[in-house]
Amino acid sequence: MDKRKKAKLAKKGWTVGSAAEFLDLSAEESAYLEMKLALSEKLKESRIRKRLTQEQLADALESSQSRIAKMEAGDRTVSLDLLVKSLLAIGVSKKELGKLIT
Amino acid sequence: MDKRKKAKLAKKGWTVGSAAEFLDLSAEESAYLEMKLALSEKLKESRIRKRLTQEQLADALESSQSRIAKMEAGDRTVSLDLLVKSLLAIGVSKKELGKLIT
DNA sequence: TTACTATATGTCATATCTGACATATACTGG
DNA sequence: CCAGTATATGTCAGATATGACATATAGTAA
Repeated sequence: MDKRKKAKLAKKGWTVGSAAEFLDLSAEESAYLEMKLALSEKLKESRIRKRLTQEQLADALESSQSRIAKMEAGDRTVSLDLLVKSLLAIGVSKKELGKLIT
Repeated sequence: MDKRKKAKLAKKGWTVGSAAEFLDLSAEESAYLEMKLALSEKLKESRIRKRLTQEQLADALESSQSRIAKMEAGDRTVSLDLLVKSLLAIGVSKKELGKLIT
């Protein structure tokens, strides 16, 4: 993982404890977190591009403002399912999702 | 028609395009189900390519034979998170996952 | 037939996720 | 300063997913 990605993840609070522990993330764990990060960033970007507030998006998705905030923040309690369903609902195509993950 | 029945029918081999119309699935729901289907097929293919039984894979992933079977069957109780984590653990790259979804 | 192996299916206690809510923080323009 | 708006964060009851287990089904070989 390059430094930029590490920094992004660290900024989101994904360090489990010490920096050493962070560096000990397995390849699978890193890949999984990177995927979630990419999706959360895309959600925020899409919402802003549509000029929606988190509250408005929450209403459209039948969710809540706080959960939208957590999605965009890449919170641990947010599932890939919710991120993917939300992105599809906001108009991001399956194809685009694939590219994001790649 | 409830979602459980929709999922069952969709699983029985209806083609996606017509199934979406007939089953009254939204574009997002179809895309989501297609993604899960692609991932579940890849999991089965990867397991068989490695000549592992469901039981052996379950041990490796610290899961159970029944859950592996449900993952490969695209069961509605299986999350994208579990599918993705399992695929990453079995050696499928993030990049490959992206292509699968596309 | 029987015995064995692999996979599928149903159930359930527990773990995890979710929407909702309260509240905090940040940034406006009075 | 205040009031309004948007976003972030913490908590929790209820919803959903999980591994484990029992059991069913399918295929193979003796």
